[in-house]
Parts: sequence; C-alpha cells; structure tokens
Amino acid sequence: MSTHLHKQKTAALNALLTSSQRQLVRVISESGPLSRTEMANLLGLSKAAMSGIARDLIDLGVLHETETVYGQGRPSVRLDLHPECAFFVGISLLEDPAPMILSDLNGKIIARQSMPLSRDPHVIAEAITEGLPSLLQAHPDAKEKLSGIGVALSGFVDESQANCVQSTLLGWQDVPLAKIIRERSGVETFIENDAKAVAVSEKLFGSAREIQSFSVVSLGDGIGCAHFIDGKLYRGNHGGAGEIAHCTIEPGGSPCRCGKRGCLDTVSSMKAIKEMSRAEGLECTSLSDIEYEASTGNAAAIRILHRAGSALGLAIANLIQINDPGLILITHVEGSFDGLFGTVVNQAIETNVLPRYAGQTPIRIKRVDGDVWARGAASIAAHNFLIGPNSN
Amino acid sequence: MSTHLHKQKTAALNALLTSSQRQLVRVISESGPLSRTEMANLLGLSKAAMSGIARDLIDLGVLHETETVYGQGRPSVRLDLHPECAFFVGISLLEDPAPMILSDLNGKIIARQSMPLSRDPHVIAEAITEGLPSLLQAHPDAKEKLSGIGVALSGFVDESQANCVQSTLLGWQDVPLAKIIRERSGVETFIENDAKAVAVSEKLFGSAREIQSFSVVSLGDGIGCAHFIDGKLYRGNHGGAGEIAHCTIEPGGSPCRCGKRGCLDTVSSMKAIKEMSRAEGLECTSLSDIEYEASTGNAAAIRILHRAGSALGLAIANLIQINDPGLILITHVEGSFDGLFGTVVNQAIETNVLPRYAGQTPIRIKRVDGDVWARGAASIAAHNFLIGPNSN
DNA sequence: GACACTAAGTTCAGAAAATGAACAAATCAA
DNA sequence: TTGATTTGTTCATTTTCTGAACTTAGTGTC
Repeated sequence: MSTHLHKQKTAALNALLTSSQRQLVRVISESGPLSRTEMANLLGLSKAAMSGIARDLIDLGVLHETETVYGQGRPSVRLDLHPECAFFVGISLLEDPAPMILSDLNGKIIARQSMPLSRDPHVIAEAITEGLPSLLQAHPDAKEKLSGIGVALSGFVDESQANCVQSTLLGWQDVPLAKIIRERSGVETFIENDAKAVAVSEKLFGSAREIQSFSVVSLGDGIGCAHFIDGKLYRGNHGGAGEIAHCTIEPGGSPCRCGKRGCLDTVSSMKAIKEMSRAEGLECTSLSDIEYEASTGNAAAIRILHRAGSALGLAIANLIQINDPGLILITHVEGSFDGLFGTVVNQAIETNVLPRYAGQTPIRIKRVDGDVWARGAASIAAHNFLIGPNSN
Repeated sequence: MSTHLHKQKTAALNALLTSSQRQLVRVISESGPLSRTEMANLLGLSKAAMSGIARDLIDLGVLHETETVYGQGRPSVRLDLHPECAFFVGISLLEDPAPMILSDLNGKIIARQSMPLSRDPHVIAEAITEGLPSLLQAHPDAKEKLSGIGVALSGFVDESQANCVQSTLLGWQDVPLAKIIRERSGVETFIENDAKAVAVSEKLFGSAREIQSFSVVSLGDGIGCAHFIDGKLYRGNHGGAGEIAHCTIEPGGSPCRCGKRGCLDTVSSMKAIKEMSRAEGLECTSLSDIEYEASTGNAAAIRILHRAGSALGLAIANLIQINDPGLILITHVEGSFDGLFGTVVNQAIETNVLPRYAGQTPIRIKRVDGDVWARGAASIAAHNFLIGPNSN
C-alpha cells in the first residue's frame, strides 16, 4: 500500500515539479554539483528564490548536499542530483538475447540480465514485464522508485519517442511500441534510435556532459550517428538526422542495400570490411584479425583498411564542415581503433577539413563495452525524467 | 527633445519588455497574426494573462489589431506586429559600393543608397554614420524608431554578433566592428556572416517563416550555407557551421585556395564555373552565357555544368543525410537555375539521398535580387530587436 | 426579429512566484 | 579577537499568473 503510493508519487515526480525546479534539475545534470549561489546566477534568479527551490527539491529527495567548498567567506555547499532518487530500465533490441539493465540517475548499472528478442511488440512487452521482478529483486529501493523504461532499437523513431516509424531490422512500420510496453508493464516507457540513445547517454552520463553541440559516431556492425545541438538532441525533420551511413562517399561505388551506390555503409562498416576481406580471400572473423594481417604487411588487408578508414574520415570531415560541432565522439565496440583503421580515419579527417579548422574540433575515441545500447536505452528514460518531453 | 526621448525609449524597447512579452513577440514573428486566445494557448498562459500582455504591447505600439475572423461565437481579432514600430538599417560589405538599405519590421525596403567600401573598420563606421541622415531623410518615422544596424560580411563572426573573428576578403582578424560602428553612430549594431544573414532573413521575412529546421544554400560568387535548427540559427562551435564550400567533394581534385583539394568551391561556385569555361576556350562572362552554349550543344559547356551541378547536388544530398532539414532553400543571384545546372543539381540530390527520403525534403529554389545581402543584414538587426541576443 | 448558443476577450480578487533588503552563519586574514 | 567576506535564510513586498464570473459580438433557428 505504502509502496504503491510511493510508486505513484515518484512516477509523477517529474510532472509535479515547477518549471523553475525543472530548469534547475536540467542545469545540474549538465554542469554537475553547484552551490545555491551558482545556481541562482545560472538561472538568473535571486538567492531568495533559489533558497526555496533548493529546499523543496531536497525535501522531495531529488537533490542532496555534497561537498563543502572553502574559499573566502562562508563556505559554499554543492548540491547534486541524488543518484538514487530514480531508477531506470534500459533494453537493447539490437542483439538476441536482448540485454536488460537497471541503472540509477548517474547511469551506474546496478543489475543486468537478458531476455529473448522477438519481432512481435506484444511478446517484447510481455518479456519485459516478466523480466522486471527479477531485475529489481535485490533492489527494493529501485522497485519503489522505478521511473521509466527506455528501449533502443535500430530504426526511425518519431518525435514523441513513442512510435517506431520504421525498422528494417525488426520488420516494423508504425509500431506504437512505447504505448504497448507502458500498458503491459505499467511503467512510463520511451523508445529511441540506437545511435541517438548513445548520444543522449554520453550527454547525460558520459564524456560530453558539458558540451552543448557535438556529434556521436557509433561504430558497431553498422555506422550510426547522432547530433546534440545547443544542448538538445536534434532528431531532424523526419527523425533522420545523423544517417551518415548512407552518405554517398564513393560516387558510383558498390551498390548498397538502400538502393543507391557508394554509401559509407558499403565501405566502412564492420560488415563491409569483413565482406571485402572474405572477397580477397582473407580468413578473418573480426577487425582485429584484419588489423593483424595488415600489421604483418598483407597488401589486401592494408588496402581494405585504408579504403574503409578514408571513407569514414571523409564522412566525418564533411560532418565537421557542415555542422562545426564542439566534439566528435567515436564509440567503437570492437576495440580496435588503435590500429591502421583508426590512424587512417584520423588522417582522413585532418586532410579533408578546412585547414583553419584542423585540430580545432576535438575527436575523442571511446571504447565501449557490450552495455552501450542498453545503457543508452536507460538514458532515454532518464532524460525524459530529468528534462521532460516538452524540453522547451 | 521629444524626439530624443522617443529615440531612447524605442532603442531600449526590446530591453524593457518582460519575458512573456518577448516570447509573444517571437511567437507572432514565427506564426504570423494570431488571436489573443490562440496566443494564450501557444504560450500556455491563461486568457486573463494574455489580455494584459496584449494590451501593454498594443499601448507600446509593438502590436496592432488586424483582420477579424468570423466563426461560431464572438469573432476573434488577429494581432500582428506593427510593421512600423521599428526600423532597421542593413549594409552589405560584399560589394563595392556597399549597398545600404532601410527596412521596416516586415523586411520591406523603404529606402536604398550606397556607400564606398573600405577595409578600415573606422572608415566604414564613418561612412555609415554619414550615410544615415540621407537614408532616413524622407522618413521621419524611421528616424525616431531606428532600432538597429545590421552588417553582412564574408567571414567568421563570433556568437555575440559583434566581432569579426576572421575575414579573408576584408583582411581582418578579430575586429570588433559592431562596437566601432555602435560607438560612432550611436545606434545598436550587429554583424553577421553573409550566408547566416540570408538564413535569418528567410526565417523572419521570407519563405521559411514557419519552418523550424532548414538550411539555406546561397549561390553568389561563392557558395554559402547556414542552418536553422529548432527555430534557432545554429552557428557551430567556432561559428563555422554551414561551410560546405570547403567540403571535399572530388577527393584528390583541383587545389583550392583554402589549402586542400577538391573542395566544392573549386567546381561549383560561379567563379569556378567561369574559370573552367575560360580554360576550355569558351567566351563567357556569365552563367547564362554558359547555359546558352550548353543549350546549343557545346560539349565543353555541358561537361562543365554537369560537373558543377553534380558536385553541388552531392554536397546538398550529404547535408540532407547528415541533418535531415525540413527544407533546403537555394537562393541564387544570377537567375539561371532553370537551365542545365539547376536540373543536374536537382537530379544529383535525388540520386544521392537515401531513396526512402527522396522527395521528402522540399528543395525550394529562390531567385533573389541584388538586395539579398543588405536585406539579410537588416534582418540581423531585426532579429536582435525581436528575439534578443539571449534567445533562450 | 427574438431567442438561445457559442466562443472571444475583459475584469478582478486571490494565489503563486520572484525580488530586495536585512540578517544569520561560517569561514579566512590579520 | 576582530573585521572582512561570502553563503545562505527570512520576510514583507511586488510582480505575474490564474480561475471564475462577466461582457461582447457574432451565428443559427424558428
């Protein structure tokens, strides 16, 4: 009974914050711990107003006091989001079995399990609902304060983060997945494209916290990309912003499954690299194998990696020219960006960017583990909790 | 005396609006005339609050009642910005002599003259100040309500729209032009990059009013580009967003004055087209001439236009893939987009965009007159008046 | 043409949110 | 110990917004 009440309260917590409180939560999630005075200045409010807002948020359990900073005058007390004021479940529909994780407001993974993947949205909703109790079992706190489910998938998602407009991988067309899961599980649910979910998780939890405009290029089996612009995820007019995989990078090149020719995807994706290797008679099952071959001087391997790296570098250079982001974050799962491929990519970026810019746009390479997608998914739920859907 | 007072009042008008009033002005400038009830809904305010805000803005002369719309119930009265509540001066530093125009809040050009171009910012400030009286002479209203000067130039401008970080054309490096002009003339001044100024003018006055995310590609002697994203001009981390002219479009192609090779600028700019024609022995002084040659079957002319068009089309297709804008607006001064060049551009866009997208992104071609840059410049001043620099 | 019906816009008392100024608290520096 | 300095709180006051009742200006019906 008490549990149920609490659940209702936290589930609606985001909704019952005033707009000033929301703004404050947003600022802290971007800047990290801040003193009340700093927050007042950032929000353009008086110290008096801040005092009240902070007190209310502390009472609600959203904020808590952290370290004390000593300077001249009375020391300031930094306030931060309470990492355990809300918990989120993230599910990646990119692999089978599908990973399912439980995370706190800092993106820390607290529990992990998996569930069978399906192409039927109702079966997915069922699997999630059945998986919840065991995921939450050892964490009574999380059970009470579960505030959202996030789902990452390969495909286009609409602006409300509720409907999958199209997914070739899952064979979907206009599937209201979020609603189906929400109704079955009783938990607020949001879905998002895989690359965009990773971008959100890097903005909330990762290495792009303080950067307002950046692009994430995520190298998995395919090539994904997403942009944050002026502190907001930019999804594009049809939700297609960041689809660099189908930029023409070799005009008149190999035919692509999308229908046109010379797409980046046909040269630089892991799938393409492996296929080209096979065609050249190389017995490679992973990028590391090919890198090894190249390091021993195998001409075919070197040629393939050069071609793939140049193409990706050129695409990223075009992205830099077009959008002038404050950071390019390249995430890769396979863990082999240190070899020839990575070198060529970096070089190709350098040579194809306006010399005045060269070196001006930081390129950060980040090796990520198998949890990226699920953590990204959870971050979508966290983002909706923190900032809300109507992110004005 | 009275004049002076009035001047002070209107100059600071923007500053003395409350944040709700500002928001309202912004919404109207985006959506066009609205009834009070519609405005209340859009801003999420009560009818009561709207009533007061509208009254104040009408008293200030910022809004006025326009048509009455009859439906069921009491008819609604649409309110619009009063076009003559503020006037702006726009100057283009792209030509010599430099055009100088006077415009109202609708972007209508009320007076026009020109001034000598200089590379010395103080001489420019002097010329503007000396030009003002004659520009305003026949318009006493504008004299009283002059609210800003905008300057468009080729180069990089910082976020405050006050400093020119770099301009190759003018030979500048960190020139605080806005401040110099402001101090000399006594009028609030803002500067902006040429392509970005055109984008703002299309958003405020032109064909992109209601579109939140779009890109403008402006074809003049060079190729400019600028993006609006979620209703805001996106300038990029170093003010370089939209620099598509130096995207590598023909890897290993002709050397470019920027230092690298195969830039779009080396194939598709008017300058490049003319140069290539000359190299091929064609006696052409304008794009129309080359178009004419092509239409009579001249192989060289056809080849040149094909190459230029394909390159520009590919660059735009990449832009679409990367940003998925709601509109691509191509503005061209030379008035010759109806021929082969235009056809090839359109075709190249189609064939290089993900087939699923093809035709989904509207491409609008707009022939503009010689006033584009000056009008764009004026729109920068208007934008700062309407929305303010701190466009939260 | 009188009547109800509908929706826009206004008014006004009261609630909500933010401010300014005075003050309490917690440290450093001399 | 005393003064300087800066954080954070309190409280009366002002600003801004809301809700409900009301006025206004039409349409539709008989």
